[in-house]
Amino acid sequence: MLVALIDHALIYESLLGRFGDLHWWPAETSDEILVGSILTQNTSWKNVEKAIEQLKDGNLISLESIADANEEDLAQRIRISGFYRQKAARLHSISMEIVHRHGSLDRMRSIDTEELIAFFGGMKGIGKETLDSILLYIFERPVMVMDSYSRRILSRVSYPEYAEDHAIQQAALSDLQCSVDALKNYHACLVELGKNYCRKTPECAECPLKHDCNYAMDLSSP
DNA sequence: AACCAGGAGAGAG
DNA sequence: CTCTCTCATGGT
Repeated sequence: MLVALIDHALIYESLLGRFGDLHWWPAETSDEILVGSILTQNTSWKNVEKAIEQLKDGNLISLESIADANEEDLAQRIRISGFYRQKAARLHSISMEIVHRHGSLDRMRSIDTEELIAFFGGMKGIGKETLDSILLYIFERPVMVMDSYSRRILSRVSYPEYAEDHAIQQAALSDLQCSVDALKNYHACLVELGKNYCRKTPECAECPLKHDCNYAMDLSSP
């Protein structure tokens, strides 16, 4: 049986038609993107927004202010986002590292991608997905962010369950021609679709994409 | 009332 | 290397 893998460009075309430009990452500054990327780990964005408001109320949304902040104060302000002790400690240490080593995120914009990966990837609290989000949304490097929603959705419409993340991500770069704008909104749309339609249960066939893209799949045996 | 949320790290085998 | 446990609050 010959199964034609669906192009990321085709999937994105369908998603773009459905959601349009979602304008991700939703934040006012680069510092706020970084903070949000830590707070949203295994947590609903709704609660992250509340936590960020609490930080703003205490003038603690800049990395400089977070680096100088009291960790217990940070913890209480972000409490609603869950895992608050871990996240407070990590936000604090990450902010200190950035401010002390480079001054600010804006002063890091000309650094090579490989060097950024070595710097951020080595920090506690920054795993694969968070690192990729930082590279794409803060430093505008061509990267496909893989999260659980993307993995779930793509395995249903195109890629098999066992396909490795790295291979799928590389294919996306090729299919979307390393367009940072497309990659930003591609991830945004996958998350939006996942939140609204695609549940964890395997029997869930609500994914609209599966219907939209079915015409492109060649399931006929030769 | 179990299950999920825009994960990551540490430890075991 | 893969599996499992922990971190924790809030919504459905």
